[in-house]
Amino acid sequence: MSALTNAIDILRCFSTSRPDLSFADVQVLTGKPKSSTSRLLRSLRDCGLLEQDPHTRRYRPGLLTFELGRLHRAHDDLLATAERELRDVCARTGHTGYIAVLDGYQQVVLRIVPGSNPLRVVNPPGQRTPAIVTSNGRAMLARLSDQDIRARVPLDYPKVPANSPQNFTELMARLNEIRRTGVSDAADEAIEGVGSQGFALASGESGELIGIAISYSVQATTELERANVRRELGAMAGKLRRMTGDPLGQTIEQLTGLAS
Amino acid sequence: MSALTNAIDILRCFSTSRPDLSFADVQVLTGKPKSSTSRLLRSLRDCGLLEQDPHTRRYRPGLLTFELGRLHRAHDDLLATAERELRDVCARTGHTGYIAVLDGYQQVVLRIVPGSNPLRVVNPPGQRTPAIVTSNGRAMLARLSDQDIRARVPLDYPKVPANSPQNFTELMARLNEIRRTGVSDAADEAIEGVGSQGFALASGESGELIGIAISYSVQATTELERANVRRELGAMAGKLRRMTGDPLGQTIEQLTGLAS
DNA sequence: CCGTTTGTTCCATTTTTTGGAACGTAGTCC
DNA sequence: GGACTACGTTCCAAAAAATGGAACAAACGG
Repeated sequence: MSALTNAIDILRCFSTSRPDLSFADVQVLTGKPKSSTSRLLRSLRDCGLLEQDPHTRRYRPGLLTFELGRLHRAHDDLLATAERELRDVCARTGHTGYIAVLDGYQQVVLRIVPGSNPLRVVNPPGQRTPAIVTSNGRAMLARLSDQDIRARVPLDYPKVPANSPQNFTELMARLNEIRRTGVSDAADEAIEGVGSQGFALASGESGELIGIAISYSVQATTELERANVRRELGAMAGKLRRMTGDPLGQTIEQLTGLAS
Repeated sequence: MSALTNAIDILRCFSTSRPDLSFADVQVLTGKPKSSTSRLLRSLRDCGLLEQDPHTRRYRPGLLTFELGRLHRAHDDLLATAERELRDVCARTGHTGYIAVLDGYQQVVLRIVPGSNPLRVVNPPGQRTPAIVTSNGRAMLARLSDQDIRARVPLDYPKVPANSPQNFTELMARLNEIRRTGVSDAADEAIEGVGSQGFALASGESGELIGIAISYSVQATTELERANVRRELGAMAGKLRRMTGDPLGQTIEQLTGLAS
């Protein structure tokens, strides 16, 4: 196990729910000996990937991660185009929009467009969620080959909310439905009382894949309003697919030529 | 030189002006052999610190940096308090506000509060600038011990705009003036036609140091208006110092007990 | 003052990393 | 088609760094 791997293992301990960690936290989370933890934390701190609060002595992501994070996909055409369109739709519908990417079987929120409706924003950018419990997450998965999906979902199928697919078979059934109808939605899954509809968008030239969703309160919306969201999303999807040259028929593997 | 150091050297090649890099770029910028560059880039990509555009094959900061960057100082009290106050002042004056931190002899923009005046925002968050050419940068330096300042400024004094201190002696004269008067300003330095006034704020309990500035167009403001900014900043500084327990008399080294 | 918690330093052993060179792989020009 | 070049990857023995158990140190608490 390389030094870099160990460093990354430490960095991956940080999350929205654990934005800072003590020496002991890190030691427990990584399961490494004290000496290794000590040396690695110092290295990470010295190089700017972590900072240490001089008072509490706790560690947190450092200035360098902030700088690099600002650079991440700053110039991404697919993302920028999608965000522009999403803003329009959110302004019209008043609901909150999300754009996320896949990482393994999880999705990470990249952009959020707050709506005018007073639904509190629950998933800030950077938030990780199993892709199998969200509308846009499943929409993204549905674009992958069955083989790739199988490889991504842990053998020990994760514990998910009642309305989400409870096992791999249910998941595949749901994904096949998305593939057939082109529509993906969710209700009362990741968050109680919150529903969403989403779709996946691939770039024809780069093969990048993003998931776009509109999120709303299930109680505060009528079926009519949700149908309106479906229409808006369908229109946005169509427009974006034309703009980005999304080759709907192909899986992402075929696009990028990778058999991961 | 450790593997981590080499990895960081690569990461530090990315910047606002160079948000993505090719293999060759990295090789030139780091001066490492091809084989090392190849292996290191692959490791960084595999662990999520970098991503590679499947089409152009260029590298850019990865998903992990985005996630960690979102976590950086998310919970920082000093920063949040300062930002709140700065928002008020910016709303009242219409000018643009900046909050930055020191890193070596450079500053990095952490937060920006756009004003209502149509001065284009030139320094996005994450931007690095020599601290010696900005009002808040110099205000931060002025809070350090002379010894620390000497250690931070490169022996080969950087090339700076005409209105900035041209050598170490001029810099120290300017910093001593800030120490004496408590006022730091800049005009036509980092950006032509742009002026700013700033101050540094230290947290009494953590010893953290941030620099706060209000920035405006020199042409579009009167001396009266600039005096108003000075008053506003003075009031904000006083209020924030009381709120955060800023021990003005002490250098940051004395505060944190470090003789870096 | 003693026991605990928390973290750092030491050092012989093990494991990576290193970088020159050989080896692909396209693309290009004649 | 074939030589040439730009761009990268893989190999391998030498060199350097990481490892982790144990001793050590510092701060805290009662």
